[in-house]
Amino acid sequence: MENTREIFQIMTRRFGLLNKSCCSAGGIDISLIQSHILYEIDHQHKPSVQKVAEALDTDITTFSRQIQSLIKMNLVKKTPDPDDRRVYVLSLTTEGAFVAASIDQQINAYLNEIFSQMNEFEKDTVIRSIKLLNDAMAKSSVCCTSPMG
Amino acid sequence: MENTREIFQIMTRRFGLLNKSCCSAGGIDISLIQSHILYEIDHQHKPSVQKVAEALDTDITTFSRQIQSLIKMNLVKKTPDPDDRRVYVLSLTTEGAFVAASIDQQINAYLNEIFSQMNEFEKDTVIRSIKLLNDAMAKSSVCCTSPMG
DNA sequence: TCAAATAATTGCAAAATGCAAATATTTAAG
DNA sequence: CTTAAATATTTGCATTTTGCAATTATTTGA
Repeated sequence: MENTREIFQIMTRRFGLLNKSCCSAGGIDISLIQSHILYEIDHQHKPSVQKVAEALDTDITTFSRQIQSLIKMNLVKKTPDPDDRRVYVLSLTTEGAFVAASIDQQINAYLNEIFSQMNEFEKDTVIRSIKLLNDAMAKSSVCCTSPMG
Repeated sequence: MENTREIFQIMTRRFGLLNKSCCSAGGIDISLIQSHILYEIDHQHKPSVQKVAEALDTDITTFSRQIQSLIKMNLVKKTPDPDDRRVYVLSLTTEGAFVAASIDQQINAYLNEIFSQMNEFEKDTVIRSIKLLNDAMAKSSVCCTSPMG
């Protein structure tokens, strides 16, 4: 258990680099944070501004401005919620969905390349392990439980 | 393979949150980036300013200033390299080493809590899987190979 | 011996951050 | 009902962070 953190540190940093480098799609440059926002909007069901900000653990005022940029870039749409007019619902524009899909594709291509170095059994084991880990983290009381399914 | 990215995204974001929340030690508040810098200095052998900046994929000028803050906080020391006087070698002060160890401990405590939900076999499998993953990523040509062992 | 290369720092202007306050709307209590 | 408290989002503003271009100091190689 001594160097457990170390292997996690290496892993998460590599994925961080991956995300960092994977932020250009169709001539549009996207910051790392913007990429995360697009991903999150894409994966939540009609999320409010607050929901996405929480999921990404970002200050709501900062997030509000980040959304403004994405709207200016025509990647995100903000629609008033008819049930509660304080709330704005976020969604991707056609262009935003395209960019998100493109980034997704780039990252999956990288993951596929990584997994191509393993046999089927190893690959299954690794994927099952990560799911196990995610479940365990979701149950943990110490940290980081609240957002994300 | 469809949702492979998704499980990685969840995992890395959870660890990101963990790091974010684990950045206070002995009354000293540390930013996420500062925590990564301390970790990296601690794990490299007499690294130069440039080496650490590269490992963390940070712009060298930004990094130079981050080091300046850490020196002001008395967590990092900068020593001229006798072999090449353009170079400065970074190391942790006693206090910096203490802070780094404390953060390490907090993160390991969290990891232990997570693993306590698994049996020995699962735990071994998960750890072996992550090592496998790290090796595969290190070999990959697509992305993110250069820094880090 | 001197021009090119390298390591690190600084100037500066642009971008990101987050607290406090403002706005708009909803909820709940009397 | 009416109105005060609560909630969702946005803006004002001051601070911090960022990164390109230029600078300094040193080393390397022709």
